[in-house]
Amino acid sequence: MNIGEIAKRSNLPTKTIRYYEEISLIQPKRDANGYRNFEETDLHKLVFLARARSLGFNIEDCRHLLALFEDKSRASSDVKKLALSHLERIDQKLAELQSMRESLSNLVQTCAGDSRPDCPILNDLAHMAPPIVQP
Amino acid sequence: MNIGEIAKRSNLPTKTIRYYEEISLIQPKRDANGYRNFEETDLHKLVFLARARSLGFNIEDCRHLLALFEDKSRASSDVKKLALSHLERIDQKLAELQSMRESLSNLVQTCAGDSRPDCPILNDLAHMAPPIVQP
DNA sequence: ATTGACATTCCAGTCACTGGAACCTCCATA
DNA sequence: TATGGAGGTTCCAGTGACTGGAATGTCAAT
Repeated sequence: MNIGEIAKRSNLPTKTIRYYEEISLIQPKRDANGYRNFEETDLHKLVFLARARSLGFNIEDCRHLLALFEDKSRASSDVKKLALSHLERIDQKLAELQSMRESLSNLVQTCAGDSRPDCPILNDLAHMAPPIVQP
Repeated sequence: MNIGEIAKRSNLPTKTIRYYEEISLIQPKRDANGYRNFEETDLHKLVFLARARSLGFNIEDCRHLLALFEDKSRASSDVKKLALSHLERIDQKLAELQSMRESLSNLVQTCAGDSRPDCPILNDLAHMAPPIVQP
């Protein structure tokens, strides 16, 4: 299977697939003409990667998850550990975004939004930021 | 005021302050020895920038907000418009993260997390991702 | 033989910094 | 006066995860 076809089937851009090869997430075979020749297992890996990325796992986590995926004698606790620590990161990011949202939404509500120059949003920005949620 | 002092007072790293000069967010004067010499207005701008960045505005938004901040005859509606469109982006990002969180949290709950290899997390990852929330 | 769709590589750019190297300047102390 | 250390300067490279584009090669059909 050429890169165009696996791109369609995995729903990933060809650029991304080449990039994943470059960083050794996949190792597709090559034909005599230099074209990549993907097998079903490559498709499985790409689908796996696409899904893991869509859940916000970073590339190194994906590499780790892929290794566990391939290791048929893994312990499910290793997978769960990774997922839990990622869940924690998501929760932190959520808290951070929610706090941003609240501040900004308060500001927006107090701003008249008319042709006059007085603006509580600008007034707020002109003052020191409160200590931020740990990123 | 040298860069070290304004860094302390604005709570921004010197590296960031130099970067902000490089991209023309600020234009500090220079002493004869080449050292940057910051004035109070520079401090105001940096505090403004730090706060805007902490609310998640990107640099171009910050540049725009700073221009409105400086323009004493601005209309507050212009500021509000920017803030609202940023609020929308935050809400989108929040929705995306929340949907990630939910999927992942469901998966984590179904995984035994013991020494056996069976793992619903890996099983899920091995299948096509559902259509993602518009980023 | 030519066209067009596909494939290849390599280089540069994204965003908002951050780290490091090599060097300069100021001030206080021995 | 020499020296040391804490500041300052510039410039270059790296981050993450791609993405765009140029120049070139290959394949199948007309």
